[in-house]
Amino acid sequence: MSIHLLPVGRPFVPPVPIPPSYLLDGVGKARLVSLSTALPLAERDTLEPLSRRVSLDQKETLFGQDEPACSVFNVTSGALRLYRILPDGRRQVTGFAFPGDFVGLSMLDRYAVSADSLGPVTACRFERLAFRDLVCRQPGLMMHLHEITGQELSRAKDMMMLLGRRTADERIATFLTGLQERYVRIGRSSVTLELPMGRLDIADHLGLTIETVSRTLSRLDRDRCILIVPGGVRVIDQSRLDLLSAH
Amino acid sequence: MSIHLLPVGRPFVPPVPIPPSYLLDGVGKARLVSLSTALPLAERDTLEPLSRRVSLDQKETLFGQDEPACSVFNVTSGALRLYRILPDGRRQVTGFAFPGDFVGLSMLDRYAVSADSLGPVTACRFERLAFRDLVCRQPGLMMHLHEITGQELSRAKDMMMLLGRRTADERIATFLTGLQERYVRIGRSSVTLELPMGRLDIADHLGLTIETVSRTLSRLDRDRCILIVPGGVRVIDQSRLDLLSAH
DNA sequence: CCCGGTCCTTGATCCATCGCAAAGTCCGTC
DNA sequence: GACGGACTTTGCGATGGATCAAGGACCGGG
Repeated sequence: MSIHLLPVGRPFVPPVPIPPSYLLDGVGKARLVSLSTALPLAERDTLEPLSRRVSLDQKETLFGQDEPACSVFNVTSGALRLYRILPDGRRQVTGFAFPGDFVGLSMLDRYAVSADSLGPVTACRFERLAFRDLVCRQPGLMMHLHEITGQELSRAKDMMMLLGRRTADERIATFLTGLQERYVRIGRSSVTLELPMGRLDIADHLGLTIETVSRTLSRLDRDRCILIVPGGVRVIDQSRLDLLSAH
Repeated sequence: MSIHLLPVGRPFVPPVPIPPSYLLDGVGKARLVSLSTALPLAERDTLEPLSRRVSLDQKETLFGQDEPACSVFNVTSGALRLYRILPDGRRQVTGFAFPGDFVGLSMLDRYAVSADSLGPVTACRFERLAFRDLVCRQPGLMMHLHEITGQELSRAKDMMMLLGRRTADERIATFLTGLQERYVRIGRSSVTLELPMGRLDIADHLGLTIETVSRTLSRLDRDRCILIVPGGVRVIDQSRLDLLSAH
């Protein structure tokens, strides 16, 4: 797990062109926009000059739901929590954003969710209108971004199925395997699955209570399916987890 | 409840215009593509020549989940049910498509859901690749379609909140007021709210069982909040419904 | 007008998950 | 190295919605 913490280093070195959170592409060139979603290099190069760095400390707000959406973001390091809250305080965490993920890509006038940082986060900020104009001029790029939004929509439908029809065990298992896959895609796969979010965040993501999340994880641990370790879990019985999360 | 059946004649003349699937725009011209989502006329005119009519009978399948997505559709009349099914038969109805709604707009390689008709349906079919090419050449149009997808994504997040955190009463109330709004937007608003889908569809949409849906509707009826009528409901106490569905 | 099928409603009971309360753990700070 | 605060775990009892089991309403066809 300590490997993952390495690139974060000093969180903020302002004006220098190559701060710690720049990711490297295959050629070793520093990149501000890190697109695990596999935007072609040419498109990344188009976007890059438009961006400004943003750094967030732990638990800082990036933007709030219904605020005028004046920026689009691409996460560089750390993780964001995306959520909505009802007037009475009930919360639904709609998702988490990891390095490479875009946030606010649907470019509506107002943000559909609130976003804050789980730990220290760096991201690229794009001024929405400029982003929009640029993208408008590059149909290929726009198609790619549209496709990314389409994938997010498909995942939203996975979530509906999960929230509407699956049991607590299945929700937890699906959550864990889903995280695994995301980590693999951003090259962070490892024996231990890091859980940068707390139990309450998981509960509010999966439509459960914190107690049910805790109990379910404990049971999976007791059954030697996973091993609860500080900061995450280690998957012991992958096939059982896959079975539970099968869809 | 039997009282309610007395005074209500035949309130739901099936909303089939003649010729059934063409909608009229302000000028009275017949249109194949009916875009309640307010695509500018110019953009509709661009799309129209690409489309082919599709007609479905009751309960016919338009496409199945994971099938290669070779078409994009725009519903003209009737309503579609969009859903996913787990291997063991549990179903999540992710939504319903009404006249003006696009289906398959995210243009992934495979359909993210299955779609079938609740009653007779007509729609415009666009060959996906041609649609894609055309749209690529019209950045403004593509932005609009992207925005529509963004709105769908936002509604998907509403659904997550609903499925993850709201009570059965609230789910039903939210479902009803949501339908009201959609009907208003397509100019179908009326005292009685037509429910073209069965109780089981509502249950599978809201993450409930058919019994809970039936009981909840019955209770709202008993409490004089709504009136259950054949084919739909009449809203009696709008403010209570709005209160329950408040977000 | 009756028959059979499908859908809807209602009652009785069950159970997965919730809600509350009390420890327990971790971690940073003084 | 002990204190405080935030988070997590666990036990126990409560409950909203599920499940099981009858009926009832509606509808099309013969």
